[in-house]
Amino acid sequence: MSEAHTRRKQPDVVRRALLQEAARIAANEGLAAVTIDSVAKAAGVTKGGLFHHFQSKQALIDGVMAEAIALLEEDVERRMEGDPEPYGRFTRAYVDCMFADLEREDARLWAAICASLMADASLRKTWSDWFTARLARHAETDGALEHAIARLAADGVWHASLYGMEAECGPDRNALRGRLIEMTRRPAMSENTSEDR
Amino acid sequence: MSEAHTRRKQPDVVRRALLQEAARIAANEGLAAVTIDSVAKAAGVTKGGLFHHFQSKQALIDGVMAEAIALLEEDVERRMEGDPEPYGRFTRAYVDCMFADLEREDARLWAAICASLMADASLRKTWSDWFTARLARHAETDGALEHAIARLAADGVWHASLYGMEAECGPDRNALRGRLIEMTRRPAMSENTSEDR
DNA sequence: CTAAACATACCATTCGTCCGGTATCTATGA
DNA sequence: TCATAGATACCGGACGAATGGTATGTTTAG
Repeated sequence: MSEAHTRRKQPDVVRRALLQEAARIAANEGLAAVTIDSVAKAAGVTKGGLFHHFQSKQALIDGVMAEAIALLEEDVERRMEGDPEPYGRFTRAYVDCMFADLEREDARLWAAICASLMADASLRKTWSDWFTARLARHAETDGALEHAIARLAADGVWHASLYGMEAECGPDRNALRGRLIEMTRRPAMSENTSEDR
Repeated sequence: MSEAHTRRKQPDVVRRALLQEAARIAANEGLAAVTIDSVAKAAGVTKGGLFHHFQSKQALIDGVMAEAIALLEEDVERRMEGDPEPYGRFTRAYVDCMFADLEREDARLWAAICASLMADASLRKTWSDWFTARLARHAETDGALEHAIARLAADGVWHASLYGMEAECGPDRNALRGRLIEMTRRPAMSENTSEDR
């Protein structure tokens, strides 16, 4: 198996392939199937090649995590820019991202991240730190109880789809999404927080 | 280490200890730390003792899963019996269970379940089947969109606490819980829920 | 005594990591 | 322009530690 040895060298391509394959394997075959060998083979290199790009397996996992967070950050940022209403802007962007992931292919990536989060305590802190910082930054516009509920429900939808439980999302997912977005808007009149439509 | 060897034999006690320690280790040190040796040692027996009670590691995990589902089932059932209002009864019981788990010690058990769910596809189906059946049974009383949101948000809270993100639950968890329970009640007037099936 | 409830020793496999070696790329200088 | 020297990219096997599982011995309960 000396194909990759004699071919044109493409370090960044290989590196991306390693991250991608690690995520794909974790999502499809479980976290236990993510081994140095399997990831390297899937990416078309050998163990030595993998260890050239990542010092250890943990560094590889961290890399997957970092890439996933960067993608989410970018996605949230883009959606927030296109939203003229400041109130609940972050929550709307977050909810949209969660629902968008469900249909996107890179949901696989986040499934892998989630599995890793469960297994590794250090990764939990990385994620927790990112989210807490984000939340603190938008505390003034997204600090209402309805915002928390909308975000949490979006998390719930996303987790449910991870477990393969589409039914939990209720009869109509689009209606659910619309309802959550609606919850992020400022109450129309009076301080009555109970909803009406 | 021949403590368990010379002590009075208590098979059911040992069996329960094995399940409990497996769950505790998964929750505290990650799923990867759940090994035959570590679980057996934590339970005060050796591998031979463990394999006497469980044919394989998978059987042990399945046992943890079965016990957890049985406990949840019982908990939900008890809460539903004490609820006079049929509308949204299941959702209220479910939400209460999720929040109760956070303060309870056996939340550890469910953290382990969740980690296993991520890693094992066959366990995902077990859980999905249970929940889908439950949901179908109470479709008439708990089929509204608000019910789905309340359940999903409760799931989100629970997952967030798993990740060590208490902040995501908003400023006041009790207020959040009260708000979700409130969502399960029938709307005060104009029964237009825009949703029925 | 018999079977259940454990302990102990052992095996085959797998995994993460390391490392010497080889091939390719790139900068440099004449 | 072209040789060359270092740096980078990658190969492929060795090795120890750990793991799931087995086979067998030993103690306890009824």
